[in-house]
Amino acid sequence: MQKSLPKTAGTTYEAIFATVCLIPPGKVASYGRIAALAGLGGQARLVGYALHSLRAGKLGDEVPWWRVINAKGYISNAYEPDLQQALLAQEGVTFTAKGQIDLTLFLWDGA
DNA sequence: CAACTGACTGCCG
DNA sequence: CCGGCAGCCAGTT
Repeated sequence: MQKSLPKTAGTTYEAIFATVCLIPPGKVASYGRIAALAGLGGQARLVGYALHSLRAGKLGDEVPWWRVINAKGYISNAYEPDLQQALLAQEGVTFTAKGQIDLTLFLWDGA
């Protein structure tokens, strides 16, 4: 799948979820990266908002939302950051003492 | 119906 | 090098 997605709300969210599902295990992707791949152009906020709605819908069981972090390599999750870190650690992702992820090693390029 | 806030990012000072 | 402001879309009050 590439881009050229309609601007309808529901479809936009679907594109975001689909892109998040494409993130390989043991890797992480920034909101901006997901937004770009989803065809949002760089609206990272929409990605965060989509995931918010996603979590609220309990779809977190189907979408690896925990593999999505901010551009600084930190977890921005406002709900369960500890849970997200635990899930990432389970995937094999390591954190620094400050809880930052080594983007040079785990940042998904979008392959 | 109109305004504010929010799981972000990039540029300017 | 580090802190602050503005811009985007969608959902909620």
